[in-house]
Amino acid sequence: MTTPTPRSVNLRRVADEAGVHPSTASRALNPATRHLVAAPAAGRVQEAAARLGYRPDAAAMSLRTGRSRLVGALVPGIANPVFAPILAAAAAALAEDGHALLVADPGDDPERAAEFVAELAARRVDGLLLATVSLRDDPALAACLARGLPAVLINRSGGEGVPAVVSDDRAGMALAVRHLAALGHRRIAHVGGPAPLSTGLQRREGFEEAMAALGLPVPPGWVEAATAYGRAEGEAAASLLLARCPGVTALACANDLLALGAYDACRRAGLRIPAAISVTGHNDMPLVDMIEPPLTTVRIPHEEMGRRAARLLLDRIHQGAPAGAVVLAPTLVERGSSGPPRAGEGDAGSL
Amino acid sequence: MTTPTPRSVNLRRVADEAGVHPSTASRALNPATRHLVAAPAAGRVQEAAARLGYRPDAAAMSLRTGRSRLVGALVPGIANPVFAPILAAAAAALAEDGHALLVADPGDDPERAAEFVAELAARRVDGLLLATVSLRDDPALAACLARGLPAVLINRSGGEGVPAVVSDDRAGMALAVRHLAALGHRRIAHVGGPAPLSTGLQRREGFEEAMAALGLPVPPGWVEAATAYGRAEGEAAASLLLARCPGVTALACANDLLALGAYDACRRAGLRIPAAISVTGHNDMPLVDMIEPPLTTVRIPHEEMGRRAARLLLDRIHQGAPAGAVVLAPTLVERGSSGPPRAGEGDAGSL
DNA sequence: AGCGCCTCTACAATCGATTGCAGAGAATTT
DNA sequence: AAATTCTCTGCAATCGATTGTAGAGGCGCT
Repeated sequence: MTTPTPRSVNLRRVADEAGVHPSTASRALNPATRHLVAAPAAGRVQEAAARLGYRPDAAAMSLRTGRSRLVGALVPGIANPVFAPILAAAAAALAEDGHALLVADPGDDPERAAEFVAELAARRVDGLLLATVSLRDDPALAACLARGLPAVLINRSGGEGVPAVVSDDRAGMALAVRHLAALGHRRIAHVGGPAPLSTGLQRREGFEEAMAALGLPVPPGWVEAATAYGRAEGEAAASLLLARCPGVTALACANDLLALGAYDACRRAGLRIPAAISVTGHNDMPLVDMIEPPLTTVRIPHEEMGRRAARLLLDRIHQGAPAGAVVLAPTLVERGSSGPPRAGEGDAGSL
Repeated sequence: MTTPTPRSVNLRRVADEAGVHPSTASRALNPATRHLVAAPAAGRVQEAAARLGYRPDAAAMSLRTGRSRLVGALVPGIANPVFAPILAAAAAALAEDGHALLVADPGDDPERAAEFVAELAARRVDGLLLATVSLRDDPALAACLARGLPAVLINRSGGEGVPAVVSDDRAGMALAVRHLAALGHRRIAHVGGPAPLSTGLQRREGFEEAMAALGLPVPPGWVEAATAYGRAEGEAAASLLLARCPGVTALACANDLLALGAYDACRRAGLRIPAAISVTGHNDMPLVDMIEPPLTTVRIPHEEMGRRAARLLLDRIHQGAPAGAVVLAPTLVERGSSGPPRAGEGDAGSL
């Protein structure tokens, strides 16, 4: 009755209880091999497993099979309001397939990111979600490729053979620019994201292309890249633009946090939003509808990004699916931070 | 020269390269057993390990030693702005000790939480951080205790023998109440958190005690518990209170999200904040300083909670430290949502 | 009856690192 | 010089699940 070592139940224990060999028990519990076991024996095994609350030991299984049902995620800041909902959705989608998410936060250090990839690889993760990749020659991505680890980029594009899930950043900036132009703005400046990040580059190009398509000028100096996606960095860049761009009536920002910084800069310059100047963001973070004035911004589908990225990765893990990129469509959310330019000012010097 | 299978380097490979037996290599690489190995041999092993980029296989190590250098975390919503910074800080503190964080998000379902504990236990986690525990008889906590898994509660207290890191919720509510009273408010209602959660209970009690200490009445019906910590739930509870409490001049809310809901309710009732009514929150979530008006709230030290919880858990894992609870002091952050009551109204009916 | 085939089960090796134990030499003591 | 200790290294078992292979028994066929 009393087992000498009442450790957690293992396969041998279940097999003994069912009166079969461990290998038979293993096959009876695995749906893929169950057909190799006679029905009565399989029934006894399953009954015993259920009764004892058996769970296969993940370490042993991982050691033997090489798979771990773990997926690593590299993000720059778990608390980042953009990545948090993406991770939540990805974790939910992975859980449906029996995978758990191992989150690693290397911050903005690419070397540390590569180090984390090595650590995750040593933990035998089945694949990785990378949200930290810079535009070119990222060490973390290189580390994945070198090890043959399936990887999917999120909100970052990384060249040819790498699958990625991104929002259409060019289209997103075009939405913002066209919205401002429709309100009557002609003198629009751009608070850009960090140049090494693909979102920074894409959104900047999207801004310039959309302006060109509308026949609006972008004088030199009317685009300023922030050094990071942060409120303080946004304030710094926006302050520069306000001082440097005569007659500017709108700031199209590459990111909501940058837009919040732009709010600070405008407030400091005594410019009221949207009466004196309009501001738009990008991402539609939580709570930006509650700030004053509510931020007009470009919404990217965070949950869907996480879900799609997870599915894409699972497909690659299971069957080595091709490396197609998924591009999701952003939408414009019009709120209170954008309005028509001050009468007569939008046209100043244009004709 | 060409190895037949250029798999990832394992201990045998390193040992061969250094001309020793794997067991010797193992000892040479483990600081605790290095003294058993002669210096020259140990040097060769370490050099070979470094040169080949050797990392011990986590699954094999875990299988043999029973430890995994993994810590599980159960949170209700990864994207929750309160828990995200806690997790980030905990992950950083754990990483310093070589542990990684496995995040599981069972939502608000206690049964699912217990299921997740079983899954994490099967993955041999060394310990768990529980942020989902309800006040009494939580299945997840019970599952930990049954398995003898070290666990630390975060932002929730769970009875005697369980270590926990919490903010002093009673003191926090007292800060808010005393602040409102100092401004002249006497008719204060409380938008409470969910009753089954320890924060909901503690903050409610803190509110009532602080009011009593100041000699202020809390008539029946002036406390309304929201059904969950959410904006919609906050609006519902606040609307009830506004309709039910004649002459109310301030709403002390158990949580920032509830306070945001209270904003919505006040807006709908045509009450301006803080002119017609004051509102306070709890937690000091990111961005609540940017909303209109900026939210007066009680700041709890999220980063420190995460760090302390991680350290407490590590202590328990390493040396079975005692189960003392850590209580952190909150601070009041005064912003624009609280002000003096409308002239003459704060005293209405009081004398 | 004899043969082969088919179904089912058990055996044993394997994944990679750790660790108790034993033994080979060297160093020290008597 | 012999005996004893000490230092170091190798051997082999172990953790728990998976899986290739072999063999036992039952069935149908000629």
